[in-house]
Amino acid sequence: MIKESTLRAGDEPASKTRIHAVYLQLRRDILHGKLLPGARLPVEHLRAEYGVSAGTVREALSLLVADALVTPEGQRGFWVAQASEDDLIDVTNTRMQLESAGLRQAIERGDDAWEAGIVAAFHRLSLVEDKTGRPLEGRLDEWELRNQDFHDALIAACPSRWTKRFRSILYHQHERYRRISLSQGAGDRNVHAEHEAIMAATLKRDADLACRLIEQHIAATRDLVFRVGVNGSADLAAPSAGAPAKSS
Amino acid sequence: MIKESTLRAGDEPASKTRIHAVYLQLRRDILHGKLLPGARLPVEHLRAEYGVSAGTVREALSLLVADALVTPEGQRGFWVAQASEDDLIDVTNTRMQLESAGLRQAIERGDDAWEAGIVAAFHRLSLVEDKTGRPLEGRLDEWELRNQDFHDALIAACPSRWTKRFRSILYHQHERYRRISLSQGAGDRNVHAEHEAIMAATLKRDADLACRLIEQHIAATRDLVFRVGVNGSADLAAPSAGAPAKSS
DNA sequence: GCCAACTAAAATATCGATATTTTTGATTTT
DNA sequence: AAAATCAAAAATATCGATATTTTAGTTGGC
Repeated sequence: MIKESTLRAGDEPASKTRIHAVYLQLRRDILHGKLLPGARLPVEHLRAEYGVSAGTVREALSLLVADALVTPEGQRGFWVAQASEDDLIDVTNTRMQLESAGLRQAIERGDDAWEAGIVAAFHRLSLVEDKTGRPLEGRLDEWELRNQDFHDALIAACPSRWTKRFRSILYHQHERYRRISLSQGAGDRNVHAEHEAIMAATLKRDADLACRLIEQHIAATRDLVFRVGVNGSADLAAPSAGAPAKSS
Repeated sequence: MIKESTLRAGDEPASKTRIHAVYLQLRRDILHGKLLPGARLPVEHLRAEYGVSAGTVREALSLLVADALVTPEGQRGFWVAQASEDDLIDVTNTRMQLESAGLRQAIERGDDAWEAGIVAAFHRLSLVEDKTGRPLEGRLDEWELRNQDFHDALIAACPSRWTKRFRSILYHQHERYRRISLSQGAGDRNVHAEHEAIMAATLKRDADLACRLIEQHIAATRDLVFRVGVNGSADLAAPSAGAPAKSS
């Protein structure tokens, strides 16, 4: 339910329009796994739940197509984008490539303010995690936001808006899988140390090392998800509900 | 004006829905430069022009956001995405990276059918261009479609859907710039020979050479656009019409 | 001349009704 | 038992009216 106050909550207006508010809410619900991969998104139900008209829901869903979080099909409606082991491999490999490219470009061009941004983001992240980088109890959402801030800060000095755009899409795709691994334990992995090593290499302007470390960091998440999801990809998706084929 | 027959024209239904038909029409108009970069897209005018309701137009525009061809702004409407020299550089560099990655993966995995697809696409393309690769008179649109088929065929065997998705977005972004260079002459460039060399290296499974050639091919288009657009980027965009800042 | 305030016109965003399509379940045919 | 057909229910897509916001132009004060 989108309350009127939601539109004006916080330090700044959350959304100028109801469409944008519904978009943000749906986006959050998908990224957090409340709406499972492959799940149908019945406009009629969402209309009732959010208290807006069908057209408003449709438009919000259409905007989520750009984030690759929703797939539309004419006359049949909308679905949460699918997730699968194959997709995780692809997301991982492609993200490794783009993060790496972005980080390399940032290292070439970054100035002191950029470095300060990284240090600050790392510090904020450290405050909501234990020494191994596990999110503190009840602060997973906060950790996720600060994790994103940290990764955004690493490539903030990259001049390529396209690289950053695609990378961001994949970062969030990865988030859908990452939450599975975080909620089930990170094994013996020390995410905090990984972040710190990436930061150190970056500040030292060692592009090759930094890129190798970020790639390993990303690959490790994939490996962890595979380990906890090894029972099969049933854990990754909603029971099939007339789900369309994967979009091209 | 979307005619009823448009929805059922050709060998297959063009669109199941009016939204999709408007989406395709708008997409074509933007890619062809009929709707200039930075131009406002007034819903009220488009509604009248296409003979559909405002909500239908809005939804079609929202779907174009995914293609990075339209930028929305709450309460202010929609705009054709901006174009600029900086953007062309970014599109080019990022596309070079993704095409190259896609081609390399395709070369690793492609089978005989993939090779046949490339040869066939090259052949079809050759039939609508002169010996230097200039489109034949009055067949620019056809050439563009077959050019796309050729480039799609090159990476058809790439397993990474994400690479192909992002690459496709950039291919079309590049198209907006490419039409400028084609309509103003390709100088002494031999696009046909470039395609042929790329194909030869690809069929020979020489990934390093093929990737270097495709990157040069893409860079050459950028250089050409710069040459013909050297009067400044006024040629690239509509007069500013309350255009929003470039989207992040 | 510049800026703030105000108003009317223009445009955007949203609604709920309804036309259209798909899905579901029952029945009939093979 | 499986496949085809049909009708009703459910859902999607679209419309046009209207509430809301922005834009453009005018006026007045400094």
